[in-house]
Amino acid sequence: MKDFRAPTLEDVARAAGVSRATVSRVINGVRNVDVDLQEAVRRAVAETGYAPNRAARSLVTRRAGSIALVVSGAGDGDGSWGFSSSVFADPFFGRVTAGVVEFLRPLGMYPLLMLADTDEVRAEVVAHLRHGAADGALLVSTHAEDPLPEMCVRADVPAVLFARPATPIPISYVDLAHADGARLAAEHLLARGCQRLATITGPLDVPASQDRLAGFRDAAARHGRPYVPIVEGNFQRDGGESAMERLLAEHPKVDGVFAANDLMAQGALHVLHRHGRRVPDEVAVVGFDDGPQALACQPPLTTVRQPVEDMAAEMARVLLAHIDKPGADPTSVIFDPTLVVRASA
Amino acid sequence: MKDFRAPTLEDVARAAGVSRATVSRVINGVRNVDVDLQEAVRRAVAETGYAPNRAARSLVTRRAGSIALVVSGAGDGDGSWGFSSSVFADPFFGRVTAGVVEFLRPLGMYPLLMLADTDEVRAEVVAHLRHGAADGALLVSTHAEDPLPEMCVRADVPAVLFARPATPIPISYVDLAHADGARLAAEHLLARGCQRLATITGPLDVPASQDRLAGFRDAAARHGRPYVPIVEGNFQRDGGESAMERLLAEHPKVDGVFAANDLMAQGALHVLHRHGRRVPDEVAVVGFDDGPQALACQPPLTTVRQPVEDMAAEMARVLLAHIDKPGADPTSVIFDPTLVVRASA
DNA sequence: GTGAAAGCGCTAACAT
DNA sequence: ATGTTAGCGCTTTCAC
Repeated sequence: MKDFRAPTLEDVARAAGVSRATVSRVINGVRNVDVDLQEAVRRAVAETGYAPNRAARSLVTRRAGSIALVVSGAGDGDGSWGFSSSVFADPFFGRVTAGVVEFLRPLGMYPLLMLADTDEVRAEVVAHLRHGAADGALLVSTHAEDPLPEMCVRADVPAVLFARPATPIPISYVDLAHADGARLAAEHLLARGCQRLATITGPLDVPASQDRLAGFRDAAARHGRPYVPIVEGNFQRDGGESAMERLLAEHPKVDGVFAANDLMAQGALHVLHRHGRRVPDEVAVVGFDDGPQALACQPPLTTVRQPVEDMAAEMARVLLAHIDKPGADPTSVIFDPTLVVRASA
Repeated sequence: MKDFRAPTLEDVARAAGVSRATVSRVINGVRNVDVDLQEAVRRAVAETGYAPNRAARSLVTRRAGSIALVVSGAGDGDGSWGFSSSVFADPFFGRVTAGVVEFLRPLGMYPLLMLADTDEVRAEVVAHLRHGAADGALLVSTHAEDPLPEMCVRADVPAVLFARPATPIPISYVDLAHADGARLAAEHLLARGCQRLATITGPLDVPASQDRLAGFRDAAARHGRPYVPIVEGNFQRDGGESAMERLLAEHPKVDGVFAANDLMAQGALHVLHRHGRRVPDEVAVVGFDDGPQALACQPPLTTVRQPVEDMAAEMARVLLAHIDKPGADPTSVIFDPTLVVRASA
């Protein structure tokens, strides 16, 4: 049992022969402290093994010193573990988490994980946030019309979104140049000689889906293809499968497919395989995201890479800046996608 | 700007016409308080919109009021986002997270997410824990010889493991009756008429892998099959693929395969498909876990269900109990697996 | 540049 | 059963 009281500022002060105030100044990096004393304090800190008491600090600074990573979306209402399991098992969310955790680590911070899957829970989450459970929130929505961002704005809770909100609100976000990514995909397909392009889109109420579709169409049009068949998917594997089935039925001669994410591309690949179409020879397929599944595809998926981890880290950076400077205006940071060529196209 | 100071105990006390102490008692559910006063206090709390200040409470109780969910394992050392992304994208870890988050939610708690992928970071994590970043930790290891559990024990940090540690140490854990699960798989395969069984195991330095293998062999032996070919896998899809290739090469007449997790089963299914073996008619396949991939398999995977979310929730329950009663002895809780029959066997 | 002292909001003795 | 009071460890004016 280590019932030995942890060293406090007072202990360090005594060991260094100065006052609490001076130790506090040194620890918090306030200038106006004699260099010799700084050194003495540092030594005393090392000797005593002092570590600041977060609660005491929070009490006076009125800051929790931590941030929340909250996933917001609509549960599928099946009452079981369905939604939460699938969202946390989503590789996309896993990459966001990884980016946040690794960015925070050097700062000695750890994110609080929150799940807001119903309106009731969302209200609770915002209340907890307002009452200081964390100093701000990183918001990842699974659906287009998520009310949480707006709730945060209204509650004056610092927040940063992953992806531009469907409805404009004054909030910071980090996003990808989706249209550019889709252009990359189209140009690659065209460059390898595909004549009949088609695309499986994401849910069209999501801005990212719209942008990817627009970019793809735009690039196709520039290359003399004014018409591109589209089928709307759901960003899930099964949606990719049914979309590909429809595409094959309605446009049997398609030879180049752009799926708006890797999961749907994987589903499309399955279907193509079942139909005996050789990939990439008969039909070339390009995905989007470059998540872990891209390598699990058969053949390995050519895809548009979205630097999710870096984007997540940037979200955290922006959030910390906002917490640091409460008045500041919302910012947006847009990342550039890159094409990762593998075997499927 | 809401610069209005949040209501404090003092405010509530004044509104209710009692003292701070009484309000505190009511809020913390201490008996010995007159029922009428309790009611008055509750009304005052509602009126004022009071919410306890966590920092102030932590300062005096010396409790953070939160717990950590830490993933520990060895990074793959490629210096990039590799390890953290893949571990957080692992559906298994996603299910654990979901179970923990949902269990904690009604308690108004949110887990702190930590990643400990090197010895240096593990030391930091334990230090933070010891200094009160959280009151205890839920440990999920990705490898057999993870030093973190022992470090927690030594640092006197309350902790609960997912899965029995490879080396016995005095720590609580939650686990599955792996052998029973493997028996379920073997018996199902046998019952459907399979004559030549084989198994793809997990890494054999992991207790769970050993137990599943033992259970499978045991059940086979009971049914007159003293010899079962085994190939060691790595719990990843690619490991399942190469294992299946070897099995097919060395035991071409195999007609019933038990893969020690769903990911490897998925890989095995791929290989079987490539070799033109019909599943389940020519070769039946049973997996383990019943994770989200089980349904993504072709055909849908018959598998042994591990109630990961419930197990994770139980971990949290046990941890909170330990935090509540610091002296208590370690506990273990073992869950029972069930067989989920789908199309692959 | 440095120290003394006043709290931050809460819980838990201790009185009553 | 309820109120009074003494801190918990820290930051931050305010004097010097």
